[in-house]
Amino acid sequence: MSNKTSPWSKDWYKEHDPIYIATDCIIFGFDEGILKLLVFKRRVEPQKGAYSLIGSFVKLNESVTDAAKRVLEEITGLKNVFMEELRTYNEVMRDPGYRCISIGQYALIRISDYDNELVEKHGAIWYPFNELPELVLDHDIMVKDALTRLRRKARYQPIGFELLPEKFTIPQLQNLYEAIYQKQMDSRNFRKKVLSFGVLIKLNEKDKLSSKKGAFLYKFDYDKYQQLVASGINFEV
Amino acid sequence: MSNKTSPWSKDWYKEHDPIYIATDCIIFGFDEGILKLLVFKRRVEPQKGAYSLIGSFVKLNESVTDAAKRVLEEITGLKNVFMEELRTYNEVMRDPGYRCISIGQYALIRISDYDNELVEKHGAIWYPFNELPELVLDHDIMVKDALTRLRRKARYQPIGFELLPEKFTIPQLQNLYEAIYQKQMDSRNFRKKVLSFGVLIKLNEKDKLSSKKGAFLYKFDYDKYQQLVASGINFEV
DNA sequence: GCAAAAGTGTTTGACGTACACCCATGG
DNA sequence: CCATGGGTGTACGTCAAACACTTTTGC
Repeated sequence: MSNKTSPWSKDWYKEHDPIYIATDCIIFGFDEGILKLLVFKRRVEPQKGAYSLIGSFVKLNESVTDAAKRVLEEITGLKNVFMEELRTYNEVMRDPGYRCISIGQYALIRISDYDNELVEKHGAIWYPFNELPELVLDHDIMVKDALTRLRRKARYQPIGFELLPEKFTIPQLQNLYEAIYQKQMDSRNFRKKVLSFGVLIKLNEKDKLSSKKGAFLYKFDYDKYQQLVASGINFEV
Repeated sequence: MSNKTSPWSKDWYKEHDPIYIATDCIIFGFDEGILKLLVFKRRVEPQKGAYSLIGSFVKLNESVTDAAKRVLEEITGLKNVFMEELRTYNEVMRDPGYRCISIGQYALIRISDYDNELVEKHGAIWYPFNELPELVLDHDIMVKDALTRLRRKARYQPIGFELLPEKFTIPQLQNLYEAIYQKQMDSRNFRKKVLSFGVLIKLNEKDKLSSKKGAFLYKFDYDKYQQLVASGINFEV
């Protein structure tokens, strides 16, 4: 199976086997109180019609991160999205086509911001997390891994904000955490906790969409957050 | 820069660029109360004489995990070592030789068990963590990442045991944690905490090497640990 | 008998958790 | 005027952190 020919000239590398590298994006969104995932209905063979994550091969002249950013922008129109490497999926037989290692990356999207036309044009669909169809290859495992990571990560870093609009209310934030952890939380304790970190700026506006009284909007204080992290503070929600 | 020729036949893959994949191992050991790392003095070009981590290219017919296990056994003689993927190092220019992505994996070794002859034969050296020489490429970053991960991981999983002999004393265990976190701990609180999990089995033997009174030996109860994890218990040391 | 490490309990403060009522407003 | 979600405070228990002395034994 080892292939000693190589398209490249340097002798030192020649003895080794180059491998195809892909990256697959596990893209989370939060909308109408539910956690969603952006999946893709394949319009070409192989496995036409099946659902998969959004991914791409990594090119010789781009980093894996760049590849993922490229795909993400292609499909959602968004740049500067929160994204993080999950792990590699490197089993020899994971892809029946040919030996191909995929690097899973999960991304958090402000679902209010993405370009819906682009998304539809590419055959991508936002699926509620609890109603996901089966996905090709090992993509189901990637999704499971990503949720595990999101849950762990959200406990000690306030990444929840990445999924919400810039201005959000405390009840919205609580809904998000309830969706991530799939459990109800006490509103008094939740509010106390998130405000105690001192990284939320209360605005003079209210959001009246979900109640008659209206809830105050807040925004995330990135500078303050950086300071606190630098001084070694621990966030746990 | 894109290279459209390919050594493989399937058309679908032909359009893409295969890339070299390597894995580098960040191997921790614990000896004489200090945390150590297994590094390697290169005996061939490029960078002959420089220090690096131990690594290998990943072959077409092996998974990344298998590749790392292969290297690890080659150099230490050990199988069944605790090992975990760290992350990928995928910058386009990280390796001046050719485009090569490396997958960092960290491993924990019982320093009492490894085969010293093998290690020396391969030019590998155990270095105290605080006196590491500069390493080639981005290996310094890998080491830093691995330590960060080890610290985080050791907080909620009892992986410390992987670095100690099968039978160990509580003071030894405390030394290890002090080495990992680089801070002193209170022996009464430490003992109380680790015993409270109920995953240590007290033996009827004492270790007299480090004190006249002698300290009781314990061993780790893997079964009990599995049960507790399954029932959702949280370990925090 | 003394030096050196092992082993043992208690007190205090912080924080997580549980819990119930009033407020503001659109309809 | 009432239904709906927003907002607030307190009491209790748990657990982490601080802290000092006795025990054993090789030399």
